Amino acid sequence: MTHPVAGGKTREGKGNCSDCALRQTLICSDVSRSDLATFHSWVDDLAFPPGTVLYHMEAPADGFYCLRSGTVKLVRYSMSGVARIVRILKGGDVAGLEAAFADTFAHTAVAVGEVRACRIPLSRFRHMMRDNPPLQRRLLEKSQQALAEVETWLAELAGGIGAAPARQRLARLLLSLRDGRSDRIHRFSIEDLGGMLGISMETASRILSDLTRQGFLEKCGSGRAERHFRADIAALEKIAVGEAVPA
Amino acid sequence: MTHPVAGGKTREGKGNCSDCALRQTLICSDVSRSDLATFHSWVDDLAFPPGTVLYHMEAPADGFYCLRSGTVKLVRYSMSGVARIVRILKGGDVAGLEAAFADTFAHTAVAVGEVRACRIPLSRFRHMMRDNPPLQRRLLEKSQQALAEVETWLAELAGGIGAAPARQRLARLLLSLRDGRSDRIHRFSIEDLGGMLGISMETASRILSDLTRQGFLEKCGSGRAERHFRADIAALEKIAVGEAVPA
DNA sequence: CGCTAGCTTGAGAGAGTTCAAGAATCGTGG
DNA sequence: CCACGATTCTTGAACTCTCTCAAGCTAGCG
Repeated sequence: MTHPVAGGKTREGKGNCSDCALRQTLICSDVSRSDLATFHSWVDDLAFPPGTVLYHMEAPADGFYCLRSGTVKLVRYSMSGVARIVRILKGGDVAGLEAAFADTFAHTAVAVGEVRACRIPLSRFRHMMRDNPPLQRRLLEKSQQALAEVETWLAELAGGIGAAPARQRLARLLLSLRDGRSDRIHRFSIEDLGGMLGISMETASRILSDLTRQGFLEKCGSGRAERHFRADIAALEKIAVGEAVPA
Repeated sequence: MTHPVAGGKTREGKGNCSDCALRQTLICSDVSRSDLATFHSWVDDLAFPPGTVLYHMEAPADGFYCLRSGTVKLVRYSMSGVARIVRILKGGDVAGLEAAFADTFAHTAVAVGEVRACRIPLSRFRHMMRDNPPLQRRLLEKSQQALAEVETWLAELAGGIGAAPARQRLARLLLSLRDGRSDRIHRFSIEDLGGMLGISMETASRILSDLTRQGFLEKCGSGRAERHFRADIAALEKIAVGEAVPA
């Protein structure tokens, strides 16, 4: 039975780790079956409606989150108050792991669509990690993966010299937001797209309209449900590397 | 006795881990004293002259490096061939750890000044890591630290909307390159400074000249030796947050 | 059916790029 | 020790991409 708790998030109850669809992927795959019983007794399974904040930057951190489903954006705010998105998390990713070493979060985590995540309290976690090498290895792997992502983000998506013009970078971003190998692309708000590339909402909108007019992109879905693009992948790939593409 | 080997790097001989000045800081601090004997038998202690490449992006990775002293820049080249610096490593940092999970390096590592580093072959390392939780924990910590650094880099130093104007960002960068709490700042080439901020060499130069003219910065040292700035930290700090500063 | 949040579009201004020389500086060899 | 060639850095001027500000527009939602 679902009931709402503070901040709009919803407690689904204690996690049922042994049934978790992500038991293979998620960090809990490194918890032995016998430990699992006690493990999930202190893991909260939470649901976050779109727009909810999982945690705030600078806030004292006493736990982190394993995403079961949905998408989360990690945001940093510049002194001028503009939001810059530094990373996108999907199911199977870990949010707020920095909590394990610093005592405050490095960014604000916001649910983009409906999100389900397990909250793992730090106190218990530290204890558990000490004598669980596979779990540590798994986390190191996740951390390295995140590192690789941000570096790519910085090198290929962020602006600056040598960086492609906005149109090219937007094409790259869209491709990286692609759903598997399909032609579906997760449709973020125009503002979020700007926040990821470091361009203004207006510029993002202009380019997007342009791409749509040329028939490379089609807006599908409406309301909160299933918003996405249907894209001409081949065309986007050409634009992404700077080739001129005929409509 | 030092003799040169391929690529200009120099083999100093097998590492003497028990004497290493960084035994407390570096990852080897998690190798037990008894293991140390066999450990350092397969660790190479290398010296790299300025400008040497430790490893290339995309190259097959079979080991990684622990920096003992000196500075290394991690570079990515955009399709247009422009170098973008994604991270700066100093003594105690680990370079190329991604090798442990991917089989190719994520960037090119270049020695900025004279660099000394221990090369740790992957095969041995994997074996060693398996049953050494403290070492894993240490590496996870390093990885998280690197992640935090890149994210800050992206949010505060990279260009784009909401980002500060180049002058402000350069001031921040210089402060982050400061040597401890002194007024000395490691002096990178004008091209490298551009590469870090994603601005052109010309823009970097203009701003730097300006800062020098205003007396906030003084170029010291010459040749390859000891190039550095002597800076008016207080002034730079004001510029970094966007305050107007009188000369 | 109207309201609000999100998106689109236009026009002008500015920060930073490019291209093109010129000035320093380095270290090398006579 | 000084002269020379090669980097590396500086400076100027024109140009361009993207930002800003300011309206309109659209579409979901109550």
